[in-house]
Amino acid sequence: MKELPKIYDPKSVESKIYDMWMKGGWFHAERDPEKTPFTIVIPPPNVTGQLHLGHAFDETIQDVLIRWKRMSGYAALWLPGVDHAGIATQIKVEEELRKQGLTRFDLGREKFLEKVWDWKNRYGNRIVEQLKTLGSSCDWDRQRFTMDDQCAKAVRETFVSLYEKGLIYKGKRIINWCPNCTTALSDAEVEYVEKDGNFWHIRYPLTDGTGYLEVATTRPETLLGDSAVAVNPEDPRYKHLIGKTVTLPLVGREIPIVGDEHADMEFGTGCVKITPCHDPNDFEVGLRHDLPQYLMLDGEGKVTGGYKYDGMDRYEARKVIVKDLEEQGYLLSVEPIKHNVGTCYRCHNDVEPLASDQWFVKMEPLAKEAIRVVEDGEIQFIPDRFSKTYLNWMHSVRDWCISRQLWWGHQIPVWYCDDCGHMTVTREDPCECEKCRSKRIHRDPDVLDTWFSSALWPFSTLGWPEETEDLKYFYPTDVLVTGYDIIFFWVARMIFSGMEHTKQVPFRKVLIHGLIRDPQGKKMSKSAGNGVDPIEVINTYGADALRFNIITGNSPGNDMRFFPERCEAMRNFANKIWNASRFVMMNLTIEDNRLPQKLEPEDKWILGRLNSLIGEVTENLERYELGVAATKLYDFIWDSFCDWYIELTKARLTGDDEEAKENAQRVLLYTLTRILELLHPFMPFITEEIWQALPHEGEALMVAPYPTQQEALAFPEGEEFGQVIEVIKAIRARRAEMNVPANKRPSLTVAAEDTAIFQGSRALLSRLAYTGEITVTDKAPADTQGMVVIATDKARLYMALSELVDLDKERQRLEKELAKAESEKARSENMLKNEKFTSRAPKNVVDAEKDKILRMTALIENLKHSLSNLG
RNA sequence: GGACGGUUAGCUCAGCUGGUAGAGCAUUCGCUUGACGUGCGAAGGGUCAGGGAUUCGAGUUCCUUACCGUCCACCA
Repeated sequence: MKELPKIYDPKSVESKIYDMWMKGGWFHAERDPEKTPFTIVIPPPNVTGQLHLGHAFDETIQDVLIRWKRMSGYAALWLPGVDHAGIATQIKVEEELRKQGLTRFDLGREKFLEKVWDWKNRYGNRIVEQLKTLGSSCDWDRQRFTMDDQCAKAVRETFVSLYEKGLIYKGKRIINWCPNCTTALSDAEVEYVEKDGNFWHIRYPLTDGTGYLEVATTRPETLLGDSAVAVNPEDPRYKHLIGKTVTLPLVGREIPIVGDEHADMEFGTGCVKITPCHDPNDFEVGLRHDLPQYLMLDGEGKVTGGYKYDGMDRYEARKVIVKDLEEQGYLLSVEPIKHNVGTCYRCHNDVEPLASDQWFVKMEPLAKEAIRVVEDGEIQFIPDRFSKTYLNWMHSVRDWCISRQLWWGHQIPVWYCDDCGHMTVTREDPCECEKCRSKRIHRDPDVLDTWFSSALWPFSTLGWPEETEDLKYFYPTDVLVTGYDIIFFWVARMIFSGMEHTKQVPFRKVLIHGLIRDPQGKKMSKSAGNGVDPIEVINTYGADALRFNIITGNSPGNDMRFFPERCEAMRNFANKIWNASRFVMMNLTIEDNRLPQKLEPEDKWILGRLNSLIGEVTENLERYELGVAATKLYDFIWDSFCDWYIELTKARLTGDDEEAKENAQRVLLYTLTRILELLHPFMPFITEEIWQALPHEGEALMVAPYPTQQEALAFPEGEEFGQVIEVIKAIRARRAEMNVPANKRPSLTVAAEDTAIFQGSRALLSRLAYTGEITVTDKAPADTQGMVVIATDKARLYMALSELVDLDKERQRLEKELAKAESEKARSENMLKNEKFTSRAPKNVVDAEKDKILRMTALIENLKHSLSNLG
């Protein structure tokens, strides 16, 4: 057996192991009619992106599930890919260009797109390589990109068929416009931020000179686009003015006073300026009263429309207009307020609501089915509370604005006829207008929202719209794993798209996790500079440590703070496993992995516990309680296996009895191997590395079978050995308290009712409790003068340590213990006296209390005996 | 305004279907115990935010209050 280093070095292992897995081809999922498929599609990270801890969280969960299912005999497919990320990517490339003093318009669409593809080819693989460092067992042969031909085909099919069904339409609506990204956004892409602002009260004079209306607004510059002032038709202050007109300050336009419910009598002055082109409510008011629309901002947020303010930036225009209003006596007052301002989720600039011609998906009919499948439980959110989040959103969803004024993305497949104006929408690129046959047609320049293609991801990646073998076998997928922050963006849209296009749910479960935050609980972001690079963490502590840190210590759906120090604890855990394995290997002379015929009590103890562990871990995994499963493994490995079992085998391993030696090796090897298998989904690298070095069957741990419970290895009697452990702990505690050095080995008498287990474990007791000669008896020794007496509930222990006993201290301690035992006994007795308890509580609970009384009674007797012994 | 989450040991967090609270880190004491000091042994530390209800029994279920946080809607 080769000599292993004392300290586990993840760096020298991880890439080597990953290469081995790749060469083995085990990431690839074959369609196998003998197996049950288990499919996860990755939430595709942005091509331009770099791995951050959020990805690490998401990928680790998926990898644990997929590795566990793969080992459990499923045809487990984890389908990877990346997203073209329209705005994000285009912005990056434009930034590059800007450094050369160029804009995308200088290059033109075609040249610009070439540049973006170059960019994609250059950086697109970075994130994929980073995923590999985490250990992700994706089927790289099936890797996809949201802009590849197959996805493009799916997008095209989707658009055309929705259009044909009347579920996609073009219309002039108020949309959210980002003047910085110069594109329309969907409602979901707007983030509302509370900001300080002002409420400017402005005088709008009645045209007939009989007075004025006081209008309050947070956005005075938009008065350029006003086409009315609304008052509530019930408002006694103003209703007589309805039908009259006011003269718009600074502009001089004569605009009507209209009566509309939208004006709230309680709010502000009760008079609302109506700017149909720049406010969604005003837009509706405008339609109801047939008001003209005055667009006063262009795509870059500059004033337009033939005013003296034309060309000014919106913020500058606000300042100048306020100043002008004040100078001309129109400004009545300024009231500071806090209000919510919509910002772009990509660039965080203020979003401008404006009326614009855009493409929309009609949501109502699609939402219906999407609501049903979640309400009926065909799709289940885990934790369940997120289904409420989803349903609330879906119930009130508005039409989805899908056109973007960008170049990078799926171009909208609509051709306009220059002659008759007809729109041709087809699956193949047309060369003429389908209505008038004119060749003079041009394509819509806009592209689709990135999420339009992401929405198809679970099936477009498997070949849809083609009825491919993969689609038939692997679809619907099983679990979708993602953060709660993209339920609306992505999960919701995949659900209605899946239902509409494949008539099936795209996935059966949605496993939602929280966000990873910095140690202060703040969101990690590039701009705040508080991001932690997972690659650095992996370099420092190893991928397994990072994975284990992320999986444990947080409950499903909750955010978690990331402390690098916690990785240190997990790195130590990896090291612990490493050294435990090193110990097993050092002592190994056998070459097969079979249990021995003869099992000692401690063997049954560890094997029985292992067997329960297998059951518990599997159950936790089935319930997606990955953190609980991981914690149980941690405890078993460190505590039961390393701190106890390994120590318990040392006597046999170093002894002369060859058979005992071999038996110990066998149980050690068996248990270690099962541990590695159980732990592999969580810590794939170190477990594989060790497994390869141990006697094994099969090529790799990652494709070895996951352990299952074995009736024959349950060993309920193994728990008896727990008594011995209790005794060792009690002796150690006493020794530590009395500062007995380890080389002091007093003789020990164990008095217990059941002597067999202690009789058989004398060598172990002596070794682990550092005692000398041991006597086991069923009654107290005759002469106990000057002995330290220790009581457990199953045994009384007498140690010859008289010279170390401080009688007073010892009496105090015993009295304290006695008082505690008596109060516990009393408590149990009271419970049992309660007739309601005995009649209503389950039998095992009642029995436990009865048993406790017996134990406490024995303990009390033991303690009293000890006290009297002190004299 | 609506919904949701959190409030448990000094810190960060677990605690599944109700049966007298756990981990990691930190702290204290001891240890060259032939796998591991990235370690071993021992110890201290919590009226599980407050109040009420259900129950034989509540950190765990229900109601309520407070504080922190998140999302959605509205805010002319």
